[in-house]
Amino acid sequence: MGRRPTIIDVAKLAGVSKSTAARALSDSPDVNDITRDKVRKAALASGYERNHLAVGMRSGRSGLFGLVIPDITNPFWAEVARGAQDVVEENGASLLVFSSDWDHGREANHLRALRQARVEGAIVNPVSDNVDDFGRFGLPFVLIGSSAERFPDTPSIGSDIAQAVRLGLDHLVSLGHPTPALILGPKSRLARARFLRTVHEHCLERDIDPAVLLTEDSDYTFEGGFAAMQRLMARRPHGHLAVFCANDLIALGALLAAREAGRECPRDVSILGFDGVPAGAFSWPGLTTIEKPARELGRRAAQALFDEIAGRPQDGRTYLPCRLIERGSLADLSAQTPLRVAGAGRS
Amino acid sequence: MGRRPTIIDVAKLAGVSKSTAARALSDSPDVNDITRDKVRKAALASGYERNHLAVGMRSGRSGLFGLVIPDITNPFWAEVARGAQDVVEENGASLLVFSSDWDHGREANHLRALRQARVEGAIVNPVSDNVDDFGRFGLPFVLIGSSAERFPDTPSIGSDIAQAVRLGLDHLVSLGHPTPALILGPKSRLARARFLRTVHEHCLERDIDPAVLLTEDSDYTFEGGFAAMQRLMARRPHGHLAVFCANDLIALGALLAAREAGRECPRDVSILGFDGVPAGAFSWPGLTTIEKPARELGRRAAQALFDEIAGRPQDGRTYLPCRLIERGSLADLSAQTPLRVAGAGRS
DNA sequence: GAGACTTCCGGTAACGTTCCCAATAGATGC
DNA sequence: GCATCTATTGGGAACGTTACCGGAAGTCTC
Repeated sequence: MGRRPTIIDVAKLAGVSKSTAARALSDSPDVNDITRDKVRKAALASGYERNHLAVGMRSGRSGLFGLVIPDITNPFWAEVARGAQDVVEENGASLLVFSSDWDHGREANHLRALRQARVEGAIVNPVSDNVDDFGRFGLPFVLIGSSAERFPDTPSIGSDIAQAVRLGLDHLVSLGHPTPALILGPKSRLARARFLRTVHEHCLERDIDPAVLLTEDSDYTFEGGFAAMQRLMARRPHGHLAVFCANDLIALGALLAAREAGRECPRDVSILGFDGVPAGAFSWPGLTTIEKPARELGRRAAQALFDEIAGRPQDGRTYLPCRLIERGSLADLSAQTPLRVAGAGRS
Repeated sequence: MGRRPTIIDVAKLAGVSKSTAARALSDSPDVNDITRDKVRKAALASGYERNHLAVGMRSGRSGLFGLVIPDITNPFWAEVARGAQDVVEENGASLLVFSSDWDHGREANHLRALRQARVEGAIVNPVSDNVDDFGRFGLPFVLIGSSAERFPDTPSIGSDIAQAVRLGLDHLVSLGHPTPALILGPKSRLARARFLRTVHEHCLERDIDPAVLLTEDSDYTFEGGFAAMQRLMARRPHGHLAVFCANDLIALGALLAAREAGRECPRDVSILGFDGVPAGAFSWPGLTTIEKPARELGRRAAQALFDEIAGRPQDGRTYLPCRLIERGSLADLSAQTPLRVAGAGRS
């Protein structure tokens, strides 16, 4: 039982030198087919399995890659992880996964662990604003998520927030909600600014004064959305209230606040989310939302990383388009509005 | 920029031999404090970081651990992964995460990758019924989840389904639903048998004929729950219908089916879930459910793995208790039933 | 048939670390 | 002052693999 067989054991069993055995097992062309067969059989018979640690030491390629995300428990990041995992697996490598919990210290520790494990590259959603942490990272890496904007010099993948917001706004307009209320994320987040900028562009194009849009701040939580929606309803107690929420958790909280206030969705209230979390499919009514391509984000990040390592040309920043998922949380008021002649909405 | 500094560079910079440098950096007591300081400073100055591949090669301890779960995208498994991750991190090691997608082939590949990476141990939710795969695994490992029952000889961690079902049943009884209908999982799954067995024990203790309990089969999906609930309502068109579902997705589907049939929850229908998925908190009404301690499951599995490796005594199979989460999907009928004198339920 | 070329193989040196053994210097014991 | 002990250090070997170099055949060229 004792020791695991090494390539020397295989070589002995096959009656060749270890160089030949290594060549045979790594599909080098410089080996006779008969010999190769012999070695393969010997490897199989002895239960030999290549020691990746040794391979990594000698060749400098560990077959290991790293992923550092805020929280694997968050469904969005789980999808990202899954996408990255799949691509890494397709390339015959393995993925080291870390959760940073938005904590600088943990992030720094993870990056160090990654370096010490001699990963070939890493995908990181940076918590740190500190560009130096990454400048000194000393490894090929790809940034993922909107916070990557802070690092203009490194390849990064994110979702196209401008396109997404535009998609949501256009959809709202088509349903007769040209001036939806907004529940935004915290002022500290970059995504908020990008969201607002796109809304303003939209207003400009449609000759709408941005000031008419009711706006509430919130954090990205269910409770935050609940409270923000209550404030919104207090400011606009009558008439149909359409709300574009900065994420799905906020939207779900807003949905509950409306219901508890006796305002039924989508009859009295229209709510549009942003993210595409699974829970949105199980709410009542189902949450209409804009889905970020989370898994594809992970895949593309991993592919970009492999490209970078292989020395293939890089795109710099890539933004992936988002997709509208229609469920039941938006009312179709287009038939009643003078903006459009006719509406063909399903109820 | 070129090469990363090795311990030899550090040793040269500090003016000592590489043995001494290694000793100083690994906190060996056999080194002078002044020397240690010198080496530490040199390490810092040169930006030295220990090469874990080399450490692993020489010492046999790679600092790597493996986790093979069906799908990181599933919130339950994401929580498990997080728990395992945290414990592994606390021990200064790193975690390789794989999703098997309930596929034997992928599982086998992952196990091989784990061996080749020379992980020190692994946590696995086995897809394979094939005990041999694990007998031959040749590494310390811990099984996780209910399917681990198939492998009586290896340490495993799971949730205590019997306790959980009993908890749910007792709660239902206390609210005046002594004979709930059941929506079960597929016949092929072991968890189903365990669920049913506990229900039968419960009936026996309370002099209830198990045959009076309406029972429907389903898969573990939202759609499956939806269809099963429709069949249930067809069989019991009048009166309050209480349903104990084998998982939360089924319960969420049942909730929707009830609503679409015009039966309001919890007024006309009571639904109890099982799992504790996040989406249950956002449904309407909030889903009362039995929560599996997913993160703790992951933590305990990792701890058991470390114990096993350290040669500490192992418990064999461990079952963690589940917890009832009361939200709004259960009616309190206890005041109306002759079984109890008074009920103090909140509406 | 001599040289050049191809095909295949073996030996040896790394990769960066830790572990073991020996060596030095100073301290201690009598 | 000699032997012994302790504290500290240095020098190699080893872990399992791959890369490089050289050599032994056999094949081809003219």
